[in-house]
Formats: sequence, C-alpha cells, structure tokens
Amino acid sequence: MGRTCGRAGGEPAVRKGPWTLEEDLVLVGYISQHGEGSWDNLARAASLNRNGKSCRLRWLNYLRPGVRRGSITPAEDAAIRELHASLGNKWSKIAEHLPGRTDNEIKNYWRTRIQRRPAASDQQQQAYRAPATAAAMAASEGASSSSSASASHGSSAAGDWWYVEPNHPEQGADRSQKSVAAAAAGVDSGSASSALTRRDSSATAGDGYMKTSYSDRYYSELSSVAADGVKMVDADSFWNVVDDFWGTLPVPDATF
DNA sequence: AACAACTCCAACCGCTATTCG
DNA sequence: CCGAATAGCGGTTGGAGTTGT
Repeated sequence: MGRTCGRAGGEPAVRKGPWTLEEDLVLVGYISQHGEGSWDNLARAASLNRNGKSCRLRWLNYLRPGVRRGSITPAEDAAIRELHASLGNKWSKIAEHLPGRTDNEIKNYWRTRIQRRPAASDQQQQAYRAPATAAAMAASEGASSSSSASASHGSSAAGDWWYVEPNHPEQGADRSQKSVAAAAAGVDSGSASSALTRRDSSATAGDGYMKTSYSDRYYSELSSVAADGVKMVDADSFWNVVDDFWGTLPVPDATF
C-alpha cells in the first residue's frame, strides 16, 4: 500500500492524529455531494491531506449520520455480552445488531468496561438509572432500534437518560450536574473545559461522569475556525452548526 | 498544589479479504 | 489465474482527562 500515503514530491506529509473541524467539514461536504466511493480517490479529490483509510475511519466512526455517541446503555451492554458470547471478537458483526454503534466503539467498550470488570446484574443496572428517566429510556431504546440512520446528527432521545456511578452516587450526580451547568454557562473559547462530547446522551458517560478528551481540543479549535460571527461555547452550539451545515447540502439518494 | 496512576477512546497499524484489470 | 489496488477488520497505542494520594 502506501500509494496514497506517498503524495507527489513537494506536497506535505500526510496528516495523522486527531481530525480538525475543517477537515471534518471538508469530508462531510465532499461525501454529501459525491457519496463515499473510493476512499483514496476521495481523499485526493477532496484535497484532504489524509490517507483514504483515515478518511474512511473518521467517516464511519464519527461523522456518518446515525452514529450514536455517548454511553452504552445497560440494554446495549447486555446485547454486547450476549453477542460476544456467540460471535467472539467479531466487532463489526456485533455492531450490526446495535444501530448507530460502531465496531470501534464496541471494541473499546468491551476492552475497557466488560473485559476488565465483572458484569453488573440487571437489578444493579436498573438501580443505577434515575427513576424518572428509566421509562423514557426504555421507550427511546425501542425507537432507536428502528432507525439506523438519519439525515442529521444525533437524536437527543436516543440516549437521554442518566445514571450515576454505583459506588459513588453522590459524587457521580454532583459531577454530572457540574458538567452540565458549566456547559450551559457557555464557557468562552479556549476554555471550554466542560464541553460535552455529543449533543445527546454523552452529557454523561456511563459511569456518572463525562469524558472530554477529544472535545476540549476540538471545540477550542472550532472556536478559532468558526466564521461569520459564530461563537462556539459548547457541544450544543457545535452540533447546531454541523446540523445547519448538513442542512445546506444536497443529499444524494444513494448514500443517505 | 503537585504528582502518579488510572481510565477512556480516537486513531493508527498490520493483516486479510475482496475487487478489478 | 495472477498481481495490484482497495476495503475492511481486529489489535494496539498515544494522549487527554480524571482520580487518588
């Protein structure tokens, strides 16, 4: 391989590492207009200084419409365990049974949450859910399983539920509330330390607090990139911009 | 407050499978 | 059929954020 990695002399080395907003928008924009096609050709045609493999991964695991982010629900957890028992490490096959989840996400979840920790009983899992939202979650699970893709990112109903870390319920709740409050307060650019990772369920991670590893850098960068007076302050703002962007694009039938 | 250990996940790497000329 | 190109999969890693001391 390496054909796409080695570009003609004089061109900069192929970029690696985290994707920037600009790259994401270029990729989304190109695919929305031309479809997926050949990834290597796509990378070249879209003037993305990435190899096709990287483009494909970014699209499939993050940018593709219908990708669910946020914590794995207990129902999904149970499904993953069951599917893994019968399929083994066939992450892509397992992912086929979990609409919106990617093989990479499931793989990570398995390694970090299941492989390293004993399974919680159904009763325990139920107990972690906030009573007021458990019913809503059950309803949303039913709804989400019927739609594998939508034209816009993230359905807020898909994972809009809460539970707190079993061993530290007070701490978990406190952290969640602080995080949301901070996000709602609209931290200015460059200090979006409480940025959410996704507009929907990722407001809280599965164990009661959220992860911001990627989003902080991302939204910070977004702030510097955002044009036309758009001021990015949190994940909601970010996804509003992305949704607006999607809304401006023609939607090819073949792909979506 | 500072540091180390730990957790999580996006992205890379290497390999295999599939497609195509 | 063969070899090259491309796509896809699973394993692994790097680094940011969190937690504990």
